Amino acid sequence: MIAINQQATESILAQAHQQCLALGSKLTTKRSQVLEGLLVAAKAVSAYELTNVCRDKLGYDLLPMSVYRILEFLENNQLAHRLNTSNKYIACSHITCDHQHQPPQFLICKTCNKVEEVEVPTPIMESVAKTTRKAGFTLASRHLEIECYCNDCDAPETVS
Amino acid sequence: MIAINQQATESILAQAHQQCLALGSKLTTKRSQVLEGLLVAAKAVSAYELTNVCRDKLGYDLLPMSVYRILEFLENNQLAHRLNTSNKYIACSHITCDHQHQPPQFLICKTCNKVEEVEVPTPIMESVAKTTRKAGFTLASRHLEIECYCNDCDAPETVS
DNA sequence: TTCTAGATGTTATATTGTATCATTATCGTA
DNA sequence: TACGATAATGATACAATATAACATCTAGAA
Repeated sequence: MIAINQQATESILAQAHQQCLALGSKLTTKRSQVLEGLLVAAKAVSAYELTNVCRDKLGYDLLPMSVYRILEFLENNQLAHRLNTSNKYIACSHITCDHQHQPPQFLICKTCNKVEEVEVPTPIMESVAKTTRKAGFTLASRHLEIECYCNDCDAPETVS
Repeated sequence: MIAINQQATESILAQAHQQCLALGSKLTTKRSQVLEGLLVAAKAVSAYELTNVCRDKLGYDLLPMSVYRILEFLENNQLAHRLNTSNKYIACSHITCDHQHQPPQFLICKTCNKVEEVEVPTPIMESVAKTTRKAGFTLASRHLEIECYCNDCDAPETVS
């Protein structure tokens, strides 16, 4: 989970600023605001939901079109992830780390959209990649999105 | 891949009819038409695309609203799958089988939407389920959706 | 036949995502 | 400082996707 207190947020934003510079890009005011919105939301949110979060909780006035563009920027700079499963976005939970990570496995609660970002064990990802190659495909991304129910939300019918 | 010749299609539709009866539901004319559309498409298609396929290739006149409803029905009766990653649908590739299958792993070409439905090895799914449980989540579904590029479509930048 | 539940038709609208062009800000260079 | 180029954002329109709500029809049970 992402820390949501003020101090932690500022620390993350500062780190994100550095990370952008290292990649030859800039974390502008608007971009920082969108990232802050993601951190405050602390769950997967759609671009439109994010404009609401930014307005209602932070007082930032952003247009959805800008939010889409900025989310794309954040994704390219490894500051946010787009969840294809739900067309929602989350802040990367590793902004303050500086080491390389295993491919992420996103556990997404279908009810409340809480997301946990855990690591996929290498042999598992290897196996998935192998199956993919054997079928004549090439992996387009190395992350897995898993639809779940979190402990706070009851599963309609337990699968696992 | 789904067989697309006329005879195979009719055989699948007949089997689907039986499968519905066994589940206490009915494969009505419209539902059969939508399933036929999925079989003819032979790739992942959106609900709106499917209305076009049904109209242009089969001469069936269906409204998007009906298609959505019928797709939901087909999914509940294990005749079709909804791919959350792309909000598209495909016919289940196992309609003519009568045995239990491993959880499916969908390999989805991001470019042409071709889908291959392969099986997830049990230990892999077990590992994913275990990681999920440890993080305090419960699996909502037992299938994996993997975004890929197929051999016919060039990968912009190879990942695997 | 009549009633009922399920299936489908119809319309309206909400939600999500992109395309396009105008405007503004930033920064190197003269 | 002024200028010009590039990046960033604003603003508008619209395309694509999805659902809500209510009307109508149809098959089968009573």
